[in-house]
Amino acid sequence: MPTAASQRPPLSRERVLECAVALADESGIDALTIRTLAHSMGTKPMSLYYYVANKDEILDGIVDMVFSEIELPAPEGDWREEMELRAHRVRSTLRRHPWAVGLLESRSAPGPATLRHHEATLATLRTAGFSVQLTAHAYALLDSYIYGFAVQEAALPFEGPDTAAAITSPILERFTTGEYPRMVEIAVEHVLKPGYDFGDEFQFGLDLILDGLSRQAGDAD
Amino acid sequence: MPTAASQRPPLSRERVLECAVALADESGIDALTIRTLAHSMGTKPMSLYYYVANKDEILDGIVDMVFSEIELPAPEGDWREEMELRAHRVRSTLRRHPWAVGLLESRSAPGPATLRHHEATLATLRTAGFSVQLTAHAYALLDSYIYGFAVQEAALPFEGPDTAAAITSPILERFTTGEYPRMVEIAVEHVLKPGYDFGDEFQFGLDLILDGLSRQAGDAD
DNA sequence: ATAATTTTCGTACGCTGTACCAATGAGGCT
DNA sequence: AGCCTCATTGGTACAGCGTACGAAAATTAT
Repeated sequence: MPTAASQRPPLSRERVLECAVALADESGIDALTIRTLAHSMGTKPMSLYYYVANKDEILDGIVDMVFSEIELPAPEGDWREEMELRAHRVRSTLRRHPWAVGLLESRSAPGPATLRHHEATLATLRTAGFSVQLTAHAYALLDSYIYGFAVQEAALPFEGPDTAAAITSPILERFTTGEYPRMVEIAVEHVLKPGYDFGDEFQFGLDLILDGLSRQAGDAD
Repeated sequence: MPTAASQRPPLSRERVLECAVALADESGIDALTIRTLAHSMGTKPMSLYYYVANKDEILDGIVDMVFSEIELPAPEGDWREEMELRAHRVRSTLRRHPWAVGLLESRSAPGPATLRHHEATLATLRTAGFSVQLTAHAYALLDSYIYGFAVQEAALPFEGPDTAAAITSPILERFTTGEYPRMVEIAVEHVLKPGYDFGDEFQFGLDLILDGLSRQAGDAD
């Protein structure tokens, strides 16, 4: 008689984390409980604890898993190109895993993939001639922007081009009586325009930041 | 015989939210449970439900409470000065309530204080002559930077000037064998320098962003 | 075949949010 | 005075959470 255990791919720390990511993607981070995770893997709750010490380790693990999806920048490449590419890669990855943004704040034990990612990014800036100071400034600035944008994107009730209109306009009607005229203005004249996609705002800020860093890097030479 | 209820300030939605903020500040957002909150107010769990529908409403409420602490920008003031002031106010408020950063991502129902804050900020930019488009760009950029910086600050295991050194150096020693040379370099030559405070990085990025926006606003004239 | 070891999981405990309903207390009415 | 009404308070209970503990089962080594 085949048992449940013999009918499925063998458990492992890797598989636990992979399934945890998949479950969080599908059903949200709140649905990621030990019980549902075990169930989705065809096993029982306590079996997972052979591979991870506790749930926190799972959360740390899936954050690192997300970082491991992001292609590393090339230190010998053109810094601006590499940083722009990296920014877009990080953003799109965080959009695929919106729950990761919320975890960033609470996890202070970076995993190996996270460290490798940081290292490669720093190396790209330093190799391009950025001073240690400017590298630190640039990195804090770029990551703040990317993370913050991801936070805002995750909080939006809509996603992708034009979907804003359908969601926003009924809400908006309550506001037209005048308490928030500037918000209404932005909504009507910008957000509700056909083809609007909040994601497009990302490029504007990114260009502005990279331009500024270019200038700083030039001054320092 | 005085009952528990007659011995304390009367309950109210306001007081529930105030105490929830205080409790989250003192003991972290995880310690904010209905039971601990009720206990801290000298009442019993179910009594709170007369004033709030459920815990989510409390979380929405305390996020709005945090926004209500932030002084509004003045639409008739110099935009750059106002935006710089606002940025610092938001950051310092989020530093006082680090748990709020994590909630921003999951709450998509902004309260009245939040809306007022957004409205005043948008008004300041529009009054200064920013186009609707540029206002939207600028706002997304500024808030992304501020929120993202707050996320990073909340994730740091240290806080304030010089405290980084004490925490970081023992960790660092494990790294000196060479897998992460650039990170070590940044740490040794920047973070571990006396007087270092991650918070100071904020001004660098803020200046860079405001400079960039200045240029954009100028071009548009 | 037996022993040793790795892997799986059943049970139970103290926590959580909150549904449901009973007790309490204050104010207005006759 | 007595009574009624309704806002307020909280007791009890339930399902679901993370996980400690230890037993069962499966696998590997001898």
